[in-house]
Amino acid sequence: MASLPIPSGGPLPLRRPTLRDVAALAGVSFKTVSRVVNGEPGVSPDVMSRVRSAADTLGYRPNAAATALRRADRRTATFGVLLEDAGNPFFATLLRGVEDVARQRGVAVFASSTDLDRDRERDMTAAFGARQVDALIIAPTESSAQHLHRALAEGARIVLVDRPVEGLTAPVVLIDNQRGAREGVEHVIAHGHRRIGYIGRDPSIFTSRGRYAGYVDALEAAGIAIDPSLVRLEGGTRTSAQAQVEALLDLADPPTALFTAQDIITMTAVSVLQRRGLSDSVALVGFDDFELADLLRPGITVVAQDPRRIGALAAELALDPVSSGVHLVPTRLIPRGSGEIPAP
Amino acid sequence: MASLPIPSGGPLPLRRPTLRDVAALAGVSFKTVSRVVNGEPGVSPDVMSRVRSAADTLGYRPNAAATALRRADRRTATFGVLLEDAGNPFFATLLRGVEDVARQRGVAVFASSTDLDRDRERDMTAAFGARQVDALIIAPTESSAQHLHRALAEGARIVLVDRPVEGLTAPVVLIDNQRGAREGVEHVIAHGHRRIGYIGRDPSIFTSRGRYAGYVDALEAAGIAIDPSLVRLEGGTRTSAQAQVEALLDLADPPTALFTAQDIITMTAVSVLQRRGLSDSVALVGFDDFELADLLRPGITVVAQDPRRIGALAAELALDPVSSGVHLVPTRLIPRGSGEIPAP
DNA sequence: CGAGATCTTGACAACGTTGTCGTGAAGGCT
DNA sequence: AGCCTTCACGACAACGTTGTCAAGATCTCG
Repeated sequence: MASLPIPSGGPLPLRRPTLRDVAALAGVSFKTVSRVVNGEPGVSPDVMSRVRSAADTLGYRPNAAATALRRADRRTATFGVLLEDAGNPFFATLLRGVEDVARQRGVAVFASSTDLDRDRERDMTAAFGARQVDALIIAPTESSAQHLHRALAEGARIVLVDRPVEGLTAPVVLIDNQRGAREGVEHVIAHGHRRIGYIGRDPSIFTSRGRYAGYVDALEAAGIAIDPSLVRLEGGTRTSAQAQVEALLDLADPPTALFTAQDIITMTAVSVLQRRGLSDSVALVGFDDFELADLLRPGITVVAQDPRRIGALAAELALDPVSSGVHLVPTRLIPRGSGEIPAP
Repeated sequence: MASLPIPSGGPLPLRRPTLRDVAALAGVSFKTVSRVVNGEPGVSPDVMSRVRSAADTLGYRPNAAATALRRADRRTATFGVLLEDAGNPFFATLLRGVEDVARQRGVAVFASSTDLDRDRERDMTAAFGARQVDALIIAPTESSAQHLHRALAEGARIVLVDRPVEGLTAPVVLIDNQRGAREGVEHVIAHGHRRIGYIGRDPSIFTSRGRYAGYVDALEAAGIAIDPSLVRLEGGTRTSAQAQVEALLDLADPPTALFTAQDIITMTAVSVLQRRGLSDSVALVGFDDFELADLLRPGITVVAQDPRRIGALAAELALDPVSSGVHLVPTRLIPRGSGEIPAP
């Protein structure tokens, strides 16, 4: 039984210990150490405990790069998550949901923001691909199709969140935008409103299309004709959202209720209504919940998503090699006051 | 010049192309391809362009695991970021700041949340270590010291954010909690207040200590004696924060102004004040800015941090192998109404 | 024109691990 | 006792890359 002098007590060596170091200390071959570390059968209890204690003494931890390089199944226990903006509360919470599930399974998570920039998305897809992620969880844009197809062809596993990509064979986690919006609009209709303004984002965005369709559904079901002057689809930024809200309120026959199709737009609408002193007279329902919506006066009625659940579900799908199809996470209408203001 | 049959037009092969595949197609040795890919000198223009086009045709991308394994400098172009909660707006924005800088340098970022759980922090430190991150950016807890020392000894680069770790030789990015809090409290003193309540978190947390010290500084400088009944240090959760605010307001001689030492506490205080109809009579200044603080009535005056800047700076320090020392990111007092309510 | 310097390229080892196969010892069975 | 199986372990190749070294071709200069 060979026994090498090892440093003990003093600072650990700068080079991290390898299988060979542990093997030398335990007096076995490095392959045996590999077996113990990976829990493979065929090691006697005696040797096993000797190896264990040697590994502990040296503080051995396997080198992930070497493992990834050698393993037959090519697993790296790593996910890549590609979102619009990890600083945005919605996506931050979604990321947190992914992480919760991933951690339990020993999977580490790369995160990156694209700001909807197509080149950045492509670059990060490549960067994650080079790092051999087991799965890529991505909130795609319309232009994602190309590099995602390519990534799929290279054997990557892909899970889409928030938006689908047409023609891409990959599991998708979505919410029912249309139904959620419809319920929100029906809510104000139930309180007597018939002139309901809609402020959303560009219909080139998948979620925007669904939400607008829900608005249309609700009005049609109630027998209310769509007034195009009440529909504003350029609320993409705070500035433009504000302009759109102002424009609606400046109409000769302004809406008595507003449906805002995204959190940023909702917040902007709150601000404009407050400044004009209309908070208590114009009804407001927004898509997406946001922190403090319940502290405003009146509280803001919203159609809430559950981003943490979305992320968690996406991670589960990413872990399951045979998952596929469209998975819907339900939305929930939360009445808080602003949506219950009756029509005049 | 050897020329192998390669699939063209059809779907890309499942196995990703390697240096050898590119070399075969270009009719050179794989080492030459390596040189071209890494931009090493000593390759003739002719060969270089042949290799380039072969690499393009096959869609070659280097295998990060192999590179990490072989490189002399052991660089993986990967950071690990370990935060309290990636879903919390403060940390989410900080993460975003890290990412911005990292992306520009081609560095991918692992993110993980600890929820202040010591075991999780240890596990993730190990997981990131196994994946050979170039640097670990971490918001440490009091109990981080052990595994961080160990990680340092194993050659990891560490950058601390938000909180230092005593005795650990690593660059730190902090804000001046004491000064920020002092300015906030001085602000309400300037508006005539002398009975100023303080609601903070447990002083075992580094930031809490500094903020409380700032409160004490401001009062002392103004010649106001500290009234222990106005100081509450158990505002760690929403529930307990609420209880503390209620308790302060229930005093026989209640404070005329509140200083809340963290965003969650501030939001809770807003809620309590609103419910009691005191929003316009009790002054409020909070530490940490938060979305919608300006939409509340009155707007909430805050001592704002710049988490994105903190993250970006941490990433820069992580990239610089000789960085060290304490780096302070300034705070900023933002008056919005609640802090300017005069004393009765 | 010859000797040395430089330039371009390739052969090969090595990184730390997993997968395959081989080998000697112990055990089971007739 | 002799043979076959099982068990425990080791030797070695391989993963895809970078680093080292050497070899041949070309260039430089007296």
